[in-house]
Amino acid sequence: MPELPEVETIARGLRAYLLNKQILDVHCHYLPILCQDPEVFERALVGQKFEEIKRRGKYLFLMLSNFISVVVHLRMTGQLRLVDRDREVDKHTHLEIMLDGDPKKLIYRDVRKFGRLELTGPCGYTEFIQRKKLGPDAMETSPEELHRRFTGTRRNLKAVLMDQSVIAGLGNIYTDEILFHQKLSPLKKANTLTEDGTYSLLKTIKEVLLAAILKSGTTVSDYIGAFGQEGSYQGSLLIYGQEGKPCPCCGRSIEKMRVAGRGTYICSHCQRI
DNA sequence: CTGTTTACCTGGGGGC
DNA sequence: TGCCCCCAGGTAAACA
Repeated sequence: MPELPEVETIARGLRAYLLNKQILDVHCHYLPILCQDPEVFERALVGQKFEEIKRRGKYLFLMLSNFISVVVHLRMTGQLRLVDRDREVDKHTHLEIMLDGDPKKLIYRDVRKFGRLELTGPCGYTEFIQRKKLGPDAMETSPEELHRRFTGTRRNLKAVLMDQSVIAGLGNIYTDEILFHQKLSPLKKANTLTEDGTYSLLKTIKEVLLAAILKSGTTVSDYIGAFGQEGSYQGSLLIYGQEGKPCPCCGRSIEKMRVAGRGTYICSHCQRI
């Protein structure tokens, strides 16, 4: 499940290889992943160069020399990879972008087919973010802004941290990890956090995400980076996926429950409300 | 506003 | 070996 650290790792990989390379051709094998008509998509890309690659939350923006951006969301199992140009692709590879005079091609692979690629017009970055109601990136959020958003809701911390319009980039895995690091219950109401508590929570959010970025993300099932490399933060997970194992803090058994519609791992002793 | 449910998909695991 | 059922979760939309 690509969350902020995994998307950031992919962005860095693509940036290192793709910038200033020109698109020769585009082949899409499964049309529903495209938000636009395939001919429109192809026409927008062919002949353009990759000028810049941005990330906000879990969205990637591949910005082209014609000012059009390809916005990619990997959802659950999406992968963006650079592979050898002549490599045969499998049945889960839905898009191939060939590069002019280059030994590699960019492919989009997605077992569950939930991911989407969408074009935005010139200056489309701001418009896209407003349209999706995407909140500030988790690594860029200020404590004042987060606290203001917390005070305006009656929802619990799990629901609020996973809400991309509040803070962009956290998914199920890192939300559980962050709440455990902070010894906060996922059921605690966000509006009961003090200013200091919010400050401390945001500090942990950034620390956990940065630590995961430095380990190239978390590979639990499908995630791999742009060059096919696995992440290694799964070795640092303290709570996610650890049902029945002893809490690293107090030794009591880690429980799994459902919060805000998601499988949620907690130590009910350390994370009391 | 808030919470719940469903849809979108496939592969993997449990039960038998 | 195989079949059925359920589960995993990011987002959007429908609904109570």
